[in-house]
Amino acid sequence: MSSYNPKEFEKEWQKRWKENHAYKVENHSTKPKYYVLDMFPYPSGAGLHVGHPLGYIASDIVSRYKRHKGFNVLHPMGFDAFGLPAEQYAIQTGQHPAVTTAQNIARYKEQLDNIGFSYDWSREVQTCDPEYYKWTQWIFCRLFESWYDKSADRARSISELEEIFNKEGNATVNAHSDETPVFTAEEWKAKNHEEQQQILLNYRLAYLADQMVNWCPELGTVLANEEVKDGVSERGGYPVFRVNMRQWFLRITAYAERLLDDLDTIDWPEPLKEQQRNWIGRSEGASIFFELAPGYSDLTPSPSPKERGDAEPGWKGTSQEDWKTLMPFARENRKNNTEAENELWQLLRDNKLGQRFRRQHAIGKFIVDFVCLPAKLVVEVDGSIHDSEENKELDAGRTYELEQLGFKVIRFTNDEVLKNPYSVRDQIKAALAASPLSFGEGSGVRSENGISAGEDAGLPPSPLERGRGEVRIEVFSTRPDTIYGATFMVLAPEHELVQQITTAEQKTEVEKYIEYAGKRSERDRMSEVKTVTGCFTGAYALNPFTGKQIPVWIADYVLAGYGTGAVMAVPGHDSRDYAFAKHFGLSIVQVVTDKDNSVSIDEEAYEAKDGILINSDILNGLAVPEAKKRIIAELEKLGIGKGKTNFRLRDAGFSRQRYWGEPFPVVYRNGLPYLVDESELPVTLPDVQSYKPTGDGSSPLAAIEEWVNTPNGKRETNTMPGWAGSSWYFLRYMDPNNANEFASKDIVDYWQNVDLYLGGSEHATGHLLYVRFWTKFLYDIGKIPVAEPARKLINQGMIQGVSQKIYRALPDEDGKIPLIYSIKDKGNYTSADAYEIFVSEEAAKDGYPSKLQLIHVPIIHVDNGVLNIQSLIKDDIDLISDKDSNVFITKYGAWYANSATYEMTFENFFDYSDSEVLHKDFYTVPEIEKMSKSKWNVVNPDDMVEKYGADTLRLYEMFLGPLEQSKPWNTNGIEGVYRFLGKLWRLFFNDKGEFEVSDAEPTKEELKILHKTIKKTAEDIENFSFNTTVSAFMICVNELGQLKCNKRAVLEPLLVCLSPYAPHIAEELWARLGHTEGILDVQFPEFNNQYLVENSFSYPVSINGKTRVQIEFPLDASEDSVKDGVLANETVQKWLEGKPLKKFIFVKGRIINVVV
RNA sequence: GCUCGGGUGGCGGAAUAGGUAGACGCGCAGGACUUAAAAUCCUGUUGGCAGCAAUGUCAGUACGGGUUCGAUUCCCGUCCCGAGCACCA
Repeated sequence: MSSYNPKEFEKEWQKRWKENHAYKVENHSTKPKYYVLDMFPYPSGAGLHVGHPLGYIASDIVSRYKRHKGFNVLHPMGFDAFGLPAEQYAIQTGQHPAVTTAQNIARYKEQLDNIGFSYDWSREVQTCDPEYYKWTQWIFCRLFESWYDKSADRARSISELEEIFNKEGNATVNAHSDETPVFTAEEWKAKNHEEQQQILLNYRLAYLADQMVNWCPELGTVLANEEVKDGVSERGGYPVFRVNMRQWFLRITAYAERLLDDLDTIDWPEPLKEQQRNWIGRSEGASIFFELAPGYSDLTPSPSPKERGDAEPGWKGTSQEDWKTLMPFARENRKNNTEAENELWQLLRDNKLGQRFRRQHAIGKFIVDFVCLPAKLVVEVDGSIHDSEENKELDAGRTYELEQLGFKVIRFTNDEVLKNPYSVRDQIKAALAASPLSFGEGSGVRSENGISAGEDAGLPPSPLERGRGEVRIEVFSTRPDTIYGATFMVLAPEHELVQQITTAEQKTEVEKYIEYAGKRSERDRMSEVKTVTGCFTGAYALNPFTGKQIPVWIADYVLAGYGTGAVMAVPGHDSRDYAFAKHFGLSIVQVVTDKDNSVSIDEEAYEAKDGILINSDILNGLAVPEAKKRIIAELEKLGIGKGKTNFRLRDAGFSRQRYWGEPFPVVYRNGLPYLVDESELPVTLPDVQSYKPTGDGSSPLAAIEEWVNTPNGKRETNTMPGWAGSSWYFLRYMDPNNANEFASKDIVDYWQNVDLYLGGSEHATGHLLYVRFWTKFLYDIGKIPVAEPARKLINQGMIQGVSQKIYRALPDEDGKIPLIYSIKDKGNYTSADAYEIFVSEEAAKDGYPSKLQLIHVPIIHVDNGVLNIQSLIKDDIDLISDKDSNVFITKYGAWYANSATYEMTFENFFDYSDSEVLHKDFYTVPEIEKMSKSKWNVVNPDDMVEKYGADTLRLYEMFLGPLEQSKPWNTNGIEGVYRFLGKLWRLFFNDKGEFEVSDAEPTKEELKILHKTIKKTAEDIENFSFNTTVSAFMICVNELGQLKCNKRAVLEPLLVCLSPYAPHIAEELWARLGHTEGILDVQFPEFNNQYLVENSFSYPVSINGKTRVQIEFPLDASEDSVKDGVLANETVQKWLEGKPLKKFIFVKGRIINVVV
């Protein structure tokens, strides 16, 4: 009983803490509050590994310390429980994600409790709990019912916006919104309900839009930008395509400025802030319009849609690739027809008009509502959504492109169809009759009267038919001051004007380039080589300031997605433009120089932003910042541009075509979204037969008709993304069981926000941006008192695992794996059935004659050149059925018999003369990387607790190094920490092994040791320097051990200092000292400096900067007396060697330096 | 390419308003206790040179310069490692 054995008491204390609700936190207290939060984990099937607790231990130490310091500490834990892995697992096994998630959570909690954390589990939240996501949905509703008033710089309610519309229209509204045509109050009132709703959607902070999104067919869902890396999904590495989809978006861009500015108010790591700044990507400059030069009138329309070269013109123009992309949406559309579409279909189907119609059919790049292919007639039925100017223009473009494919297009509105279906049918009939029928399909019926439906449809003119002088190219530039040096323009290949402005001569080349650029981007990402490419369109624009015609080019260094997708190229002062101009021989004009006018742009562009303008007429002599202001004023005066701030940040896609997420509290009527009544919250997830993504872009929920169809409309069948629930969870912890509000006002007012937030830096541009966004929104609508979620944030480093990789040879088409070298000569060992080959990294580089796959393997043991297969092969790797076989390794291969009876030894196959090639490094590739089950490098904290106890694990993880630093896990030092706890334990026991503590007065020396430790502990915790505190404890215990100090007056305060780090042993010894109350709430010992004060100091004396001797002087000794003492010293005399004293440096309490 | 971190013994890492470099731990070596082992305790451990030894002495915080009585710490340049961003106009 006398030796330290954590197993004897750790579990017992954990049980008692639980039974006594030792960690229960009250919402009302006279104590000051302190909120310590860990980023809650996603409960994966693999369980916790030793990396997870690193941050949790640190936050637990702070929590316990603050509690000792008299704070009311909120330290909760919960689970981010919605997400893809559980759903993927459900797809594979058919198990409900809720079931597996609950299992995983139970396992996590068990593991966490093993380590003795001070969480108040009564406040646990799980994002997948309906009682939780009710409020996630509720916040979504608030976003839907809000708009952003730029003038007030905050979110306001939609009802206030409606009031403004009713009073004065939208002209005076300065909102962060989609482009909306101006209307007066009268015009607003004249609009019907649906039209009004459609317009309001342009303003809402949660809105629907068709946008290009990252569609991942394998995962069956849309992914956020940050979930896509290098064109494949971050999770799983599946290919991702850019497709157009109708999605929910959150208008985070409205908050871009505040998200950026408020970074200065919070104590977060600088690199993380930098990442957010980068992601938000604010740049100031100007938007400028360039007119096309009149001289380009020789152009002829180049009407062909961008087919990427793989489609024939004509109606067959839907390429296979386009069709593959479009088909799922077409199918989906067929299921989700509007009422009007259904109505009309009944009149058209089954050859009712004498011709076969198809619905939701792909033509070119479009899915049209109805088409009669033989008659080449397209019929479109549009909701009121098509009434906006923007959509009219889109529709016009669509009509135009369809016409280029040889189709006639007629359009009807929903209303027309619903009110006068037969009139609509007759018009279609007439159009059919007017169409020259293609051969083949249908009966060839032709009608008597030949009205041209195309003309009748009253289409707006195609962009080409408008006056050419109207064509203007808008650019964004951060250097408008250099406009006099703009000698050409460059558009992105995808720019909408490219087709329109390209001249006949350049048409072929431009199309070739567009095709090339489309293919290039993929390849370009792979290779880092940057080549200059581009193509002249034949068109010229006018530089509004020099009046010169400047050529318009297209090039893929201009991105379609940023700014306007077009730039004014200033080769003299932008390196990319410079390279482009040099490559294509375009003119380069210098317009900025430095103070001495010594800048040459013969070799490279001059990009400095502190120069002086030259060759720039009105700007000459101005410094760059002044020139910017001047030119912007000029642009605004001329009405061809204005100052503008651009952000890189995009609105956040908020729809996922998935099952395991929060359902939207939304139903659709007539294609318009409406919130469900608040009393219906939460909208719970129904059970489904299959969790498989449908593959056509809709979630598994869409299949459950009884859920989808409600008396009030059809439910939204997408679910919210994983980050929805985590964007506000820190608030729910404050008041987790509130059934009436997400959290009550007075409780939120008490806890405010998080004082210390701990988590990984990988969430910099995801969770941490979204949670700031939602916090600001909730602040705007008056629900919470602060606009930032966390005052201080610390990124704990990752604890990495050491994994080993090996190259595995894959069989060829004939099932053979080539063996080479001497093995080959031994004969028939090439069958993939019999052997599996692993080759070295070296062999892989040498060009091993087979496809190779890099796989992770568990740590491999090699004994006498024979590999132990048991360590190599585990069920999950599925390499071999018999685990007792041996594997053999050579420079070029490792192999083993697939049969238990077939015994092979190294000698059988390999000539020993070559055996020096056998070396571990030849076949394994050790690498330090993230711990993960699939990499076989996971260390389970339970094993550590089992062997050494929770306190040792806690101390050791802290002792590894600075919290923020990433480091590989190794258990080399853990014994030392365990030994330290043993030494501490022994301080309380006498030689006979009996508990014995003395009540004697401590000596001055003992008190000094104690107070040194108290000071260090308190300072280090405040600085989050946990590793050095552990050293301090060790020093303290070593010193007390030397003195054989077992005095209560020293040991009691020491236990309190140690208790945040090692709560179990502290609590156990505290109890043995006779305390009936636990140690948790004991006041942290006061540091008293008087015990540290010395009256003399042993000065290091250096001669010419090198320390030579130590001499003790009283601290209050005068410099002169010290000087005399030093110079009289023997050693000093020796070094002086009689040389004259040049200088005498005396720093009190620090150092003495003698210069000769 | 740009931005931000960081290079200290065999290893993890201490120490920077400029002031004894290598705390603490691991590992290693030697010793004590023991019939033995475990456990525990003690001693040494940056490198070179000299010495039986105590010790002395020189070098030393990636590299090259600078400021200073004094630089791991501040400044300039170079190299390397890590993270983030990456045609953002």
